Amino acid sequence: MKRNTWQREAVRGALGTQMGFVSAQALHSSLKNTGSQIGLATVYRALADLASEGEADSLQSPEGEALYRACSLAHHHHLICRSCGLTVEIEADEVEEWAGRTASLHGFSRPEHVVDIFGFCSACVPT
Amino acid sequence: MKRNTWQREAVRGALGTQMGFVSAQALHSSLKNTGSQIGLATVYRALADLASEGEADSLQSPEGEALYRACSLAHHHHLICRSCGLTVEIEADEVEEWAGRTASLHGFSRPEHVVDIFGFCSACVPT
DNA sequence: AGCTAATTGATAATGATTGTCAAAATCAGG
DNA sequence: CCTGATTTTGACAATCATTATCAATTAGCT
Repeated sequence: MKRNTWQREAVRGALGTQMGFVSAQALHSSLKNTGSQIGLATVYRALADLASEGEADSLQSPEGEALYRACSLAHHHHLICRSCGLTVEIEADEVEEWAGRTASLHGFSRPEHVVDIFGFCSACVPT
Repeated sequence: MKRNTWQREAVRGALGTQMGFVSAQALHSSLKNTGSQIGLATVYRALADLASEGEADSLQSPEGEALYRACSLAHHHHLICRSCGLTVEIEADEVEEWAGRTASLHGFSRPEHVVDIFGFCSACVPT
């Protein structure tokens, strides 16, 4: 049976306060800074749980770190600022449809797709 | 000045013989198995070079490993079999256009996107 | 051949993530 | 409110991919 612990709640809460994607390490530091004594391993476990329950999105940063973010439950994609991490959830029915069509065109079944756009948000446009 | 070494050629050659995406580690093992004495660090360096020159594609596996694959120079996306690794390069003008449109709609500039579809190819459909 | 800077490769270092396992905390029932 | 079975935690060790180090080698030029 799954139990409710303050640690799990703390992770869920901390994730909710983040603007964009955060690494497990960063979230752990953040929690420690606010006085929590939560352990690093616990943060990893809680994030993995949240992700598998659909309460969080996870993706790999270009550097290979796993990043997490609280999300709505529906399937969606992301528009992520490379500079400040600002994340916008986007719907992409057009792309969903295209992905399914393309997959079956090539004989692939059970398609899952990764569609994320990285760029610079209006506040972070580099010179 | 960039030099041509047999090591770099060996990596380029080995990448070309692979069906789908391979990790640097796997490619190194593969080279060792065929008698090459190339060093692991060199494989990493060669792959990073090939990727930055556009001769190879790189992506992160769900487990966080960096995977590489020889590719054509034009921008394109992938349809990847989760089971056997078979990879099909796909063009997606439709998606390119959508990505650009969506990015600017939200005030993002210099969009780059990650659009890969994972599924099971016709030979690997699970029960 | 000889020079010089780029490249190699063995190994150490790094850094994120996972495994371990005893101690602590949770939930259900009485 | 206790008790007990079971889950969860957390400090730390272990792992694994990747990167840095740096002396020795080598490519490419003259």
